[in-house]
Amino acid sequence: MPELPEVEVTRLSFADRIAGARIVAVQMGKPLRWPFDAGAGADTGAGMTPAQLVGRRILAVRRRGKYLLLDLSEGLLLVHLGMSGRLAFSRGALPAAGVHDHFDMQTSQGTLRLHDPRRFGAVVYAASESAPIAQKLLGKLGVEPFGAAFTQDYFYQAIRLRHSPIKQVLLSGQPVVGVGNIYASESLFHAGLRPQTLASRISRARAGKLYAAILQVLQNALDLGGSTLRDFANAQGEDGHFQLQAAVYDRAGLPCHVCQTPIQSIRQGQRSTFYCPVCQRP
DNA sequence: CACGGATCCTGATGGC
DNA sequence: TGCCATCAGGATCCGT
Repeated sequence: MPELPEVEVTRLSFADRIAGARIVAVQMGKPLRWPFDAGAGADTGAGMTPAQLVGRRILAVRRRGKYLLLDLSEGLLLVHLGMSGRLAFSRGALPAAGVHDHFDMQTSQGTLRLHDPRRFGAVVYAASESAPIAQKLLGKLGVEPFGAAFTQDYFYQAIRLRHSPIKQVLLSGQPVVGVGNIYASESLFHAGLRPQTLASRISRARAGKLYAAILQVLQNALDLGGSTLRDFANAQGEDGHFQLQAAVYDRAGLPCHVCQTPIQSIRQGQRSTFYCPVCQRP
């Protein structure tokens, strides 16, 4: 489900409320994408168990790409929501854990729960951000779209070297993180660019348009609380509203808001892509 | 090494 | 109604 806006909206919805809390108990359900102690062996966090978190404090919640980083008084947790993950944080007691609740952490300030039917998500312990497991998961990520390193020139120079369709370059997490399937299609619409266009063939001027569109689309989605297509909600259970004003995503056959041409749906790399054949040019 | 495809898992939906 | 195929916000791994 979650792309950068959904992950950031989730972070903002509980970071301040959990900061400073002491961990009281931790339960895990079915296996997620990686084991909790995925770093064991190569790490100083070897053999770490969830129960060993008890007594540590949660200092802050940060985000890197689509990962949430929970800084602990010792070590950190890397949380990924995968396709269907959702966090809930409640001051009071949460309902009994269901079959799809795979991580429950009670703290002095409330309970944090990961609900993830498809289990593509993950909760992984790392002894530090430089530990091998953290480096493996975070080390090769592209730049943050709202960071200083993401400039128009950087973006143009990076996509020049890529010989794939621009939609797939955006989805790759390189050169920029956080743009997933919804916002890739949306950004390309706002830039007037056909998703099949080879990245290396995009002019500097059109790369500049796409750069601006990415920032505008992500910021707009953040402002609207993300997209709730089927089940996304922030950690307070609130839905997002971006989907109500998506220009192309999930609008196959519906008229383009600009020119009324039916929106086209194609597949690229086993993912759906949506675009307007008139407003978007190769 | 850069690319494309298969893959992990469960649930919802649509066609016959 | 039941059964089967397809698709869903992601990202890693593997073969070419």
